[in-house]
Amino acid sequence: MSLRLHNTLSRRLEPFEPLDPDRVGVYACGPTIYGHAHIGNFRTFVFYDLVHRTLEWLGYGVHFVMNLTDVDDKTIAAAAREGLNLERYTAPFAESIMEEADALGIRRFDLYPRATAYIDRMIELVQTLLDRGLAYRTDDGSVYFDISAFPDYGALSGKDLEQGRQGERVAADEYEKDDARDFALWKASKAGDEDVGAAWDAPWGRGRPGWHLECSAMSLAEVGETLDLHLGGEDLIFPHHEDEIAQSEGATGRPFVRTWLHVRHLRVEGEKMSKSLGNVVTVRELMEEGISPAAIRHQLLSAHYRSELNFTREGLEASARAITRLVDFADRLASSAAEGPGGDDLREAVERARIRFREAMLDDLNVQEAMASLFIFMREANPLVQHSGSAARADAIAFLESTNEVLGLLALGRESRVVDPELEAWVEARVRERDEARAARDWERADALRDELEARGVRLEDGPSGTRWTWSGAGIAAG
RNA sequence: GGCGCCGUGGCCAAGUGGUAAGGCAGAGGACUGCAAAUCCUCCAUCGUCGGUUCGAUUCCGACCGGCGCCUCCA
Repeated sequence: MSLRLHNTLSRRLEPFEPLDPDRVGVYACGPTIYGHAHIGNFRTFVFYDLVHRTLEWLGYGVHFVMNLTDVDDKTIAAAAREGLNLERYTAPFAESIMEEADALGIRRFDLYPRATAYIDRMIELVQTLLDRGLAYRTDDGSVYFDISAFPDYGALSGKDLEQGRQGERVAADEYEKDDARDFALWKASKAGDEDVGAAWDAPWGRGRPGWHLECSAMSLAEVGETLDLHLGGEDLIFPHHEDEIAQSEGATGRPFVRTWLHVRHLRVEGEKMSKSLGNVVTVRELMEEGISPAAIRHQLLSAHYRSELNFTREGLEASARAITRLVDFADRLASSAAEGPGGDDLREAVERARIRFREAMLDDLNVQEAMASLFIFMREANPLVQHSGSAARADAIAFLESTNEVLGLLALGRESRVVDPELEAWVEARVRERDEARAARDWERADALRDELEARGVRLEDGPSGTRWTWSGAGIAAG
């Protein structure tokens, strides 16, 4: 069984067959770095991460590129407002996004090209399109793509060309586009552009690239003429990706993308997230509140990527507890020293879970089903841990680590538990004190110590081999 | 108006033409000095109304409700 993915272009599940399994070319539309990324952006990035991890987990060699858009209307306007040039204005946001991505366990991609570093390639691309008669210049020095010269336009989004046709050529107005749907490849310089350093010389005049052009140029330069996968948020299907197809295929004459994957937007507490509703949530804020990155990641993975996801506080708590259970289980496996005869049962449970987990991931990245297999496994395995041998437990641990390669939740959950050594030493001392009290059957003293520890967020477990302690998973805080 | 998506237990969320995974929460029980953790049991007939079918939550239709895109929002 091989990986099947839902291709936006065909609107169906297709077997994934990369051109070169040793170098799967992936291009993901990254953020425009004009402000702090919000939780919706990160749903998308976590999805990119999931694709990246899954491909590698399946043994493919992957070349994964995510761009950063640093020149467009929004970055220019914001930079102008701050009186900074583009570079100075955007750099901190790129940094902050990378920090948050790291915190959420998003593994680094191979390359993060910025649009402004590819202006030459963009100019070449525009020239090619002009030479091929697919684009035209206007008197102000702008260049537009001529939709009427690209018959396939609309295939990705399912738009009916004629339906949306909004205006015939207005011959009298030479500054206007020929057709309302033609889009800018190159925008002639305006005064504000120059101020922030967003203007470059081109054969047809000084200006700056159109937004859609950036992705075509960067993917062409860094991945190739034909991408195995192109990823993005659902809002980009039209017109952004439609325009990318037109430009790229117009210029190269080759298929641009084999498989398109689009992530659905999320909602916050049941509502669309928007500035006007004032419900824009950023990862930075959540983390400042002490919410564990593992819980955030878990929630961002809690719905299939093609379904709407409702991001809620209540959901974060549920996620935090689920993570606690996972990490506890892994701890228990690792710390057990039992050498019982129950290893075969554990091995069988591992095998069932492995198969189910893999099948789920192969089925269009069905993370929910995959996680279900993981939790079913934990339920089956928990009673077996104390009756198994170390070899069987090692097998179980290997399975958990393998799921972590894909989901990234176990490692992140463990990270959330790291605390400062001093506090840890204090806890250890209290636990020992309590053990002594318990040995002396001084329950009052033991319970008082437990209460004190619990107040600090420490959870105790008295087991046959002594007392384990962990940071409480009751709250959503990292501890 | 055009194109498209969704409506599954208290919350979140998979899934299937033959009476519905998983997480969180809840109830009862086992274990425990008491707890915690863990395990066991219980808790839904899948928006409404029709149709197809031996049988539909799953296919078709209508309706109700929610949502997305239609030029730059992941």
